[in-house]
Amino acid sequence: MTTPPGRRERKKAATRQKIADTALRLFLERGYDAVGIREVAAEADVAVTTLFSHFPSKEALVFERDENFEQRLTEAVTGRAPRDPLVPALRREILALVRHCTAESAAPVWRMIDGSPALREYEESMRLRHAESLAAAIAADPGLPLTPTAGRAIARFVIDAYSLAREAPEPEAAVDEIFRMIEAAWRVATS
Amino acid sequence: MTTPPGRRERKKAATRQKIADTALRLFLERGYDAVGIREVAAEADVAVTTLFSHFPSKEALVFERDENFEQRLTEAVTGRAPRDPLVPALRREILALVRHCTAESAAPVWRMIDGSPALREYEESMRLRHAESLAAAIAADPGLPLTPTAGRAIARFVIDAYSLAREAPEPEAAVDEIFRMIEAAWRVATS
DNA sequence: GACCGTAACACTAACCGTTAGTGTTTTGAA
DNA sequence: TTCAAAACACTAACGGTTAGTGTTACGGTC
Repeated sequence: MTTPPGRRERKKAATRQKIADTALRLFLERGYDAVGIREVAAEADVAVTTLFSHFPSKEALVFERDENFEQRLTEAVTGRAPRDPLVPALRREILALVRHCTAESAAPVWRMIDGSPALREYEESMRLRHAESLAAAIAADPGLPLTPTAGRAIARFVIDAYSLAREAPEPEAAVDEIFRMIEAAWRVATS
Repeated sequence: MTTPPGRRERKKAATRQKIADTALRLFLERGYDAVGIREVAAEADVAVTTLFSHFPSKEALVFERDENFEQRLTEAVTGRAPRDPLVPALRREILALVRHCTAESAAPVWRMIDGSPALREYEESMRLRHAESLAAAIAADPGLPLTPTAGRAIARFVIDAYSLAREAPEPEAAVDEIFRMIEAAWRVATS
């Protein structure tokens, strides 16, 4: 924390990165279900237990780069300018996130995710956790005249917008459409 | 279908029921995580493979009685009177479902579910499948002037209402509150 | 009433993700 | 230099799940 990260932490990060890279490469080459954990560990030249000390599950290897999703959403709430309205701020952030994951370069990974039930399930369960964090961030803003239930509902709706838009034929238009609905829901909740 | 179900089907149903009852009893007695599949099978006096031919997973043993959830929701859409508005019909059905699962008699089961991450995850993933069925039922109604995206969003919001209300301190009030928001979202989607 | 195809069921043995237990090396700090 | 912590490795196992291979029991058919 005081000094530039020491050798130990760099090594740890390197090991973690090597595991993630190896896993993603193998998964894309031969399919997520066809590659076992023991194989990933062997190819990355670490022990299985080491792999699991860096990642909590096999699925987490795939979503490693998605980790700032939660942070970006909560920061869209906590870090917005005073009197900046909540829903438009969330709309902007969701739009950016959708653009990011529908970009051409990310296509193979998302195709793999959509092709594996285990990965889809993991993603949705992860998004629910994100919805809970978002709900907490919303509840923590004293300037918002929302009941706890309404705040949780808005958080869920926002996550729904992301999930639905990602799979829609025109993702950006879907974000617009769903956020118009969320905006209306917001108005009656705060009236 | 033509004759009263034959002996074979009765036996099959009896085996299935015995497995489910045994499992639920053991889970409630000693905790979901503390009871293994091999143990359930032994206590129900069937082979492990037989158990898995009746239920797709360990979690499914717990939600066996919840199977009409999906059907009740889709029927609330397809079976409503002509010109009966959609959202209030869904609200009535969700309210009934929430009442049902927050009833006193169901408390131990739901306490067990809330206490096990695996079960919670399974439930949420199941609810998402239900949302997709509901979205299909909504999309199939030609009297509804909804875009596909708006229909899917409404379906998700309705499932969110159930999940959030089930955990809210006052479940019925939460249903009311969230459905006011859904009603507003519906109005802008159909305007 | 005998016969046959099918579907339920059983059994073994394994696969796979995951973890506990135990020890060894590396590394930052005192 | 020394020490405690943390990363890492290894073995062995656990629990859910499935493939493979039979073995019954049943319902419809002749």
